[in-house]
Amino acid sequence: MPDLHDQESTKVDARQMRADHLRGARRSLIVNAARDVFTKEGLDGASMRSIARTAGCTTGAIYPYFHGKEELYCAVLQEALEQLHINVTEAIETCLSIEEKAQAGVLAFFDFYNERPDELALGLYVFSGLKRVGLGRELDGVLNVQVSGVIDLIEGCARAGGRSPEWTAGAIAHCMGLLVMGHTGRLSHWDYDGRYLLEQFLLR
Amino acid sequence: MPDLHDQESTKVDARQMRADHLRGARRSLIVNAARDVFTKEGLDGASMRSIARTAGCTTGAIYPYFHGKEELYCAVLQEALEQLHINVTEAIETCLSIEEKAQAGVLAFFDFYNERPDELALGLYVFSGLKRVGLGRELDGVLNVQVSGVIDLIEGCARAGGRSPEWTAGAIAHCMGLLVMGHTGRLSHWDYDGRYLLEQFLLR
Amino acid sequence: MPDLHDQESTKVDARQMRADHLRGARRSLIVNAARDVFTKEGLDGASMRSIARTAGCTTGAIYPYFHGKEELYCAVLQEALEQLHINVTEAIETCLSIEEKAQAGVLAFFDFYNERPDELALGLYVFSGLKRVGLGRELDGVLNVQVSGVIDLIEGCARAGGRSPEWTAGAIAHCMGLLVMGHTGRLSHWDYDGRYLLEQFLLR
Amino acid sequence: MPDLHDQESTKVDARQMRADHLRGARRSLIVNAARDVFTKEGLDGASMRSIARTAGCTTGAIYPYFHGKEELYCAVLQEALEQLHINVTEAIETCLSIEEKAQAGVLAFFDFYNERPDELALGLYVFSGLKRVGLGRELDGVLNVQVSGVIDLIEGCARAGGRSPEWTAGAIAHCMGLLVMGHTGRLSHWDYDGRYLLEQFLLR
DNA sequence: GATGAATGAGCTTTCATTCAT
DNA sequence: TATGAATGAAAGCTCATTCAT
Repeated sequence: MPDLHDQESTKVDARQMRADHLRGARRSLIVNAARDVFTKEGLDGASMRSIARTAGCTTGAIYPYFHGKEELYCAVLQEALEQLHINVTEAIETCLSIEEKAQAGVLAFFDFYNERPDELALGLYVFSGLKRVGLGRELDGVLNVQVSGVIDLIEGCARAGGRSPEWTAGAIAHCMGLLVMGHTGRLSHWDYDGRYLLEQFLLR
Repeated sequence: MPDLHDQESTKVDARQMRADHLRGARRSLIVNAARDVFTKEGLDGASMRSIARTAGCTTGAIYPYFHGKEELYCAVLQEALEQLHINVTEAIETCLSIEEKAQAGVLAFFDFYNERPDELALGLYVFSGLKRVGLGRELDGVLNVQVSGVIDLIEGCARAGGRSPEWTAGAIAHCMGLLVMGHTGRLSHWDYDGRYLLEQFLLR
Repeated sequence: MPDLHDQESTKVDARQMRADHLRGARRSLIVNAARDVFTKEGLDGASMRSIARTAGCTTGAIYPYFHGKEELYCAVLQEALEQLHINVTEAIETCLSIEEKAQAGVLAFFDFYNERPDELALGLYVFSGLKRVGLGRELDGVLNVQVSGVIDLIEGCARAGGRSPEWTAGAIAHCMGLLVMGHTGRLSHWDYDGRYLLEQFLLR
Repeated sequence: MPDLHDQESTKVDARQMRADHLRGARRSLIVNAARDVFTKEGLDGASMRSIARTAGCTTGAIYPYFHGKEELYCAVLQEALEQLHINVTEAIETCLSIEEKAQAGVLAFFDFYNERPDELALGLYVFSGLKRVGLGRELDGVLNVQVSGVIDLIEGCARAGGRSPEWTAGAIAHCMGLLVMGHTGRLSHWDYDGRYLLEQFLLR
């Protein structure tokens, strides 16, 4: 039988939960708006104003959720990397042959960015321009851990499947190169698309 | 026997040549300064002011040579691509075995950017962010032609050496992927460096 | 014999007292935090956010106690002036010689601010910058009354001790001047400190 | 007989002079506007926008002349201190009696600020709030030198007139105290005005 | 009474570019 | 051509205050 205290704390918890949920929803709204603007305008091109406008709020309303533009950008990347992690994990788990798990992971990696060219561009800022932007060490570290996590996942499968570490490095590099070239139209001069070439490489 | 008219035109030509030379020198000064600033600060981070300061002139003095920041940026990239073209050509010509000319070209491509990590970053803006930057179609076209030129060079050798087009695509993609990963520290987790991995790939 | 009504009202009074006490405590907490922040950051430099953070509450929690930043600032000054009044009164009452009570009061005035350089700076905003701050006439009046109270106290002693009104004016001015100069390092060029100079002046 | 080179350099000099003059005039315009706004709104209250509006230009047009708000504020104070220096010097030179030169200087000091209550308020920011504002050490040093210059001037006369250093300290403190009290209405409770009280003090 | 997200205006400063000189 | 002041818009961010919860 619940006493007064329990009733009270239950009420508080419920209220807290609702508040947390609302906060999460608002946060999501902003992150989504930010992704749209960042992918359309780039990191420097995107302005807090336009992000706010897209999110349907004022600039000031962003700051309770993110301390600044950088952190917001970081959140966008993190979300994408989380999805990437999920996709790669799923692909690996779905693949029954231990020998082919690594390949499946690489293909999932490729598919993820191939289907989201904008996310690739977003990620390339990290790959090429981060230091210039001055993303603090802290945020940079967070992202690094996530990227490494995905790579480690694949490498683990490769090792289990009897592949050498350099195979993994080469496979991911190949994958990355095809993505970059595909994204920038350099592949259109040949007849085969990126995924076909990647499969050929992995069959080697 | 030179008549008066000829003498006159000779004098004019000489003056013109001197003027052209001066103009070229000034232009070069600005492009070099721009490269330094662009590589240090990134495309958006670089300001015309700082480029001018680095070049030892005032902001206004840049505009007679370049219509704006974009064109200046384009000139920097063009110069780099010209050098890349030269390096690849040299490597191909130096290589005596017809079968290995293509590989030599790819390695030269790799070496060029591996030794100039900043130029790679600069180029990646083109690869990933062009539209965002708002580089006009015209300037974009100019750069495309130059990039294609280098790729065609390698592909020609590959075909002559009995390689399939998809070999070329894969080789360049692999090269590009290794560069990107090397530049962003993703390769440091393995023991082998980018060039070694590329050589392994080409020996396949 | 207490009737029901009395019992009731007693209970209400007790509850009311407790509430009042709590309210006073909260208020004090905020004023103290405000003084710390105001003295450290200045009037404009201090933000309601940082005051709230220092007080251990949120911005909104300040407003039930103070209608705004100005009123909070005013409360800080008032508290300081109350302490000043107490110190001066004590000094006057402690001094046995009627002729020297005024001097004792002036010295207490000096000591108060000399030991609290930050409070002097705080007060100088009032002395010099009130209108700029936009402190309403009402708040300004409250502070004026308090400042005048202290001065009247001293002047009363001076008159009782046979001093002319202009003596009082001069003494307080001298005291004030020494404080300002001491606080801003102008006195450090001479060998004597502010208090010594004030004593010399009062011995005149 | 002037040769071509001389003619040329003369022309250049003339143009340069005109440009310098124009620059000085524009600068003056901005400083004057800044003084107006600073005295009316205070250091924090004044915005670059309002200063620019008062000066009849855009915000950006201020920055070629001053690197920021602080430097502009510093320029305003410097100008005032220069005028103060001139006034004090004149008063000292005009006074024929060596014994009374110091007093003349102090009176000139008083008159300067008594006639310009706003400049006093401006100066008091320096006296009380500078550190909070974060005026760099460099700018602070410049102002300090100028203030010290005026004080040294008076002290030199005092010594020449047989006054002790502590006399100078006391005189300036008295002067300062009367100014502050007069400016804030504390003197209006007595019948005598600040200058009269200062004269009384100096006759002592 | 307390919370903290939201507002909307405000801030200083920087920018690419233009143009009179 | 070169200068560098001027423009006008825009940037990221902070502010005191309000108000639904």
